[in-house]
Amino acid sequence: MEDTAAPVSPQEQIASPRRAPSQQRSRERVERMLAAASALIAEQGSDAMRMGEVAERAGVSIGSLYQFFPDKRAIIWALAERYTVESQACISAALADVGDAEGLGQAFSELVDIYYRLFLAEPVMRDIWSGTQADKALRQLELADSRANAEFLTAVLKRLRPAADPAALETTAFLVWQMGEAAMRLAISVDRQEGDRLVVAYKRMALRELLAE
Amino acid sequence: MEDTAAPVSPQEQIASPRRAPSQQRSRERVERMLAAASALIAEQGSDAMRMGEVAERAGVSIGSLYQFFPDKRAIIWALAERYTVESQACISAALADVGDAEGLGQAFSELVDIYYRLFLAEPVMRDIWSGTQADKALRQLELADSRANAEFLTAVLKRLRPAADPAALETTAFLVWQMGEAAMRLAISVDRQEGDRLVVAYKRMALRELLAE
DNA sequence: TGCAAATGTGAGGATTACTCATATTTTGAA
DNA sequence: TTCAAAATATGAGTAATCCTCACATTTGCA
Repeated sequence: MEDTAAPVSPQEQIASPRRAPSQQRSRERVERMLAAASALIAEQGSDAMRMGEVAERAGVSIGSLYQFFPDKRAIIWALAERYTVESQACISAALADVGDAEGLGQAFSELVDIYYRLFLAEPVMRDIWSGTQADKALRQLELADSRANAEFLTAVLKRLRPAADPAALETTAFLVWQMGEAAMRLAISVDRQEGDRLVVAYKRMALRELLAE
Repeated sequence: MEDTAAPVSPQEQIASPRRAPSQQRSRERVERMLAAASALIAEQGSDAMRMGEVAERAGVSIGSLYQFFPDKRAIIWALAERYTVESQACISAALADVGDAEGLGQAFSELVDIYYRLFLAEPVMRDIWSGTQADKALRQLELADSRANAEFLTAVLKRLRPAADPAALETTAFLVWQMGEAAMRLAISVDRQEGDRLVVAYKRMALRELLAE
């Protein structure tokens, strides 16, 4: 109940809190832990990632690992958060100055491409992303995140279709956004050629809905 | 390598095979195991389901459990398969004699409603369904299943739009189907009111895409 | 009837996330 | 500088849980 100065990290929402690193030394060690976890997830997936292995590869003891991460999920979430923060900025920028339907089509299409490429290129992001579906706590956090992203889309829609019911636009934006995340997950779990086709099909479907009246 | 007469069950695809029950006695015991697992999943979710608890509740030893199920996932999958088989028949029937656009709209809408109600009512199905996203083997099996279901939709589309590129119709049907599954998962993880709105929005989006051209 | 196949059992092996008592290092105020 | 308190580091040990396996019992059938 007594947050000193540490930012409210999602870690606290998932499990019992841990001390945030305040010294230079420990900050560097935490970085090494995250790097080790990232490498292991890329190699074998987060399920196969062992806490002992993370500690060993980071050159720290298992106890140190648990000093900063309350549990295994917290490490995974910390990695996920980095992508999330980065993405959010990207999304906000892409949709900020959309002025008309054509502009939305352009911006949306580019955004989807960026996401798709990111998923294809980043095994860690892929792994974490599909994992969020199973873990209830992570799922809730991901939902909240998705809502935040969808709001950028809602803002655009409200600008383009001022006469429409705002609540309906919110629902549409949220659904389209979630369908996009699902489409990405789908696209990367089939072969590349089919994945590409599915992404194109999703774009068409989403834009039809977004620009409809 | 020597399949005697047992049907190729998905169990075999997930882990090392186990003997299929051939005597009346063991078939009844397997039923009890599945019933116990189902009840436990409904109560606490499949993650919290303990193999020892399943055995105890079914009134069998832990060894007997593993005699018929190679691992924990196999039990969950066996339960999932029952829903799957049931669903497939339902889908096939609903879409079999769709003759025109209006008929598709009607049938599709009803199908979505049925699924939605099923998800809302069946905690076991819900739990398993969201779990399939994380487990790679289950995910692949679920994808195959989804493809099979999407084929019913493809067949309808080919009938309604004979001039369209068949490959494109297949992609569309598969995407729309997968989006439907994602929409269901989404709808049941938010409050009921928003879930209802999302399902309605999904129907609109899907039908717009299915009937477009 | 008797034997092979099917089925049943549960103590124990193996793995792994996580704890905690204790040791070491850093910080900052006197 | 000094030194006590806070922060950090350690890793053997705990607890939970999946699953195996050697052996016992039951069933089907020639």
